[in-house]
Amino acid sequence: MSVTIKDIAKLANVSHTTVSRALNDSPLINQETKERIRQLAASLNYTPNYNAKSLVLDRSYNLGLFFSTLHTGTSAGFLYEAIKGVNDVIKDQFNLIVRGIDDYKSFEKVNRKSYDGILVMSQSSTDQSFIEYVSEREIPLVVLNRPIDNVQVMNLIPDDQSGAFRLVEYLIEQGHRRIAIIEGKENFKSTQARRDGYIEAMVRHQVPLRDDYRMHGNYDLESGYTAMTRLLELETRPTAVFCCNDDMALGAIKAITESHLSVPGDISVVGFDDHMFSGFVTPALTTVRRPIEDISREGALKLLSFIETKQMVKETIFVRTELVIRDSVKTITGGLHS
Amino acid sequence: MSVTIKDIAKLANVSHTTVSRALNDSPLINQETKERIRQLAASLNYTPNYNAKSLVLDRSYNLGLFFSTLHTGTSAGFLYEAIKGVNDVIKDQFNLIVRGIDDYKSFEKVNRKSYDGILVMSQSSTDQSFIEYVSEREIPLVVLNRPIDNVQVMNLIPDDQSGAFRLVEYLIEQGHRRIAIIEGKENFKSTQARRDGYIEAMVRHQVPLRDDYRMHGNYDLESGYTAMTRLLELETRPTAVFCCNDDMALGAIKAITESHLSVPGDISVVGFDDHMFSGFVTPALTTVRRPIEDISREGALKLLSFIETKQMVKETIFVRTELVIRDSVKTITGGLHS
DNA sequence: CACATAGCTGCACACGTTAACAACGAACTT
DNA sequence: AAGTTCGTTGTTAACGTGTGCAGCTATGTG
Repeated sequence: MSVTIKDIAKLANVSHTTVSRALNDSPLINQETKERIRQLAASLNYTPNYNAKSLVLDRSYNLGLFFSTLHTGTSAGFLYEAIKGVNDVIKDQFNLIVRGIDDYKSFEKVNRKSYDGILVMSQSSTDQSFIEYVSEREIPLVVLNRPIDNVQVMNLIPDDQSGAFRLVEYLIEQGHRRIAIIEGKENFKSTQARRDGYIEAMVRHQVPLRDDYRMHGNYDLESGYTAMTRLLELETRPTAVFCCNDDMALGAIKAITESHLSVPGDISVVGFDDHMFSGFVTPALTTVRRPIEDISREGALKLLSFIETKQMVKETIFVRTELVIRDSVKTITGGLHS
Repeated sequence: MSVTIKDIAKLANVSHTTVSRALNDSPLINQETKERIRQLAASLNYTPNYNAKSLVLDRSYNLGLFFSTLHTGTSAGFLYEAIKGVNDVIKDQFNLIVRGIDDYKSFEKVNRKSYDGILVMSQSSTDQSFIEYVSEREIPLVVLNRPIDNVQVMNLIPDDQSGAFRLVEYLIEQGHRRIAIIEGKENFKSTQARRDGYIEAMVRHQVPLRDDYRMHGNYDLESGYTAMTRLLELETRPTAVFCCNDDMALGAIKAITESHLSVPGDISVVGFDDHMFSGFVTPALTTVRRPIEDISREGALKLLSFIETKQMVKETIFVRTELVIRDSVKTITGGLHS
């Protein structure tokens, strides 16, 4: 069927061992025979059987990039940046296998022999068992985006809390004091970190927290819309709303403009994530950039070094988030406070 | 190191063949021994070595999903929908390897032994050589999104032209006659198909085509912005602009509002693709839904059937695009024409 | 001249799995 | 009782590649 090193060996009147060595540039082989065999291989369109290689070398050439889910809750931009970051780093040295953890009934296919290393882009605590599974089997592992408890891993996460803190502080600096929050999906760590940043900023600047200014969302566009609708029904409306991601911010803006109010004229809105489109909506959205692509790239580099050195470093690294100021926040003049 | 069927065989006092058969549910094996061996395997945390399986069974369990590039020109939504569509279909039966064709210096790693089948999400004619390469090696292949010449393949493509036709016809029905177009990246087939649909609609309805209403873009947000800026400088501005994708439509809207004009009050804008966010911008964007997820899902199903039946069907299937009417087009009353 | 050495090549086995074929006892047939 | 069949298990080779060890030849060394 397809041509093997044995076929080449016959034609070149050498043993298959010699062919194998020649193609792998072994110093044992004479330069001329090496060259001769290589040309023969090229002319026969030989490609090695990687399954056989994998079997004997105990390397799969596969890298896994696993998301908590690919069905819902993973935004397009998130997936895109993650894949891009990893893809940029691994060249054509590895195959990149992209799957959702929830696609697997059993993890049988996930093992040392099938993966040289694994990146988990963790979005939810539901994938804890997967992370433990991989960790137990001593597959080189890097967990991105979500802090992991209990199990020691290399952990790269965005500093959501300080990002949210800076964002809300910025609102306060612009004179806002009635600041509402629309939160993300409940069991996501990111939800908690962003809420904590919000609370931290409010407390630090002695701005009162109000229960009716705290809304639940689930990171979907629609949930931002409905939460905002409820906020608009309040007697004393907030002057600014911190939406825990940009998608919900868009939903909120939609709700506000449908009520014949304007952003930021009547109500200021800020988001989180800095989606690609966020600079191009009207008004351009003030938000926090979450460096998913950076995290993925760094994570991939770490993983490659684990694989190469056969040694795992296990630490938690926070990657700085960044305030992106655009046009969706109004500066309130004549405030009473400092 | 890791446990193999031979280890299990020793412990169970049978030959490794029996173990292999038991785990593969061969009818040759006695029910009781089968059960006994399975429990033993489970208790030892046995997972098969897929490299060895692949070698002897001549199946890799790998499916490839290749994009023209992952670096630029591929939108996040596009990547997302494509992966989602394929991922939904293949369950945990296969690994899904996602790469950009331009990531490879040589295609050595792409061969029959490493891939049971390949989906190419083709966005540019630059990947023609890749498609030919795969086709020559008789790897089960499905090409999505872009029509392929010269080489016979299974080809699933959105009917961009009829979508653009319907969209522009809709503009004309709303009373528009000064309709500009901002085109996509030049060597992309989609650019041509959408332009053809535009021209077809204009001609069919006897609306004059004007050279100064034809702008070049490259599918990026920025290019929509700059192209629109130029359109606004014209003496007789268009009343409607057909942007060849939603990203450019956003850029165009940005340019319009910055000139203190309104959409759709002063100028109507339509896009193409129906990105997830397009319904949530202000005004909500009238556009054409390109069923990338459907195409991917269908393509994956076709591919699986090729693999199963070991028989390739080669035909071109157009997948219907769909007009999505929202709020970015103004109805012009008192037009002179029918 | 015997012997060590360097440079190159081949033999034989290993990796973990599947499968064609043989083998064996029990039950059934004639 | 001998032959046949069935159900179950084992023997052995195969998939394509890499590698430890042995072997060969030519060259250099004492």
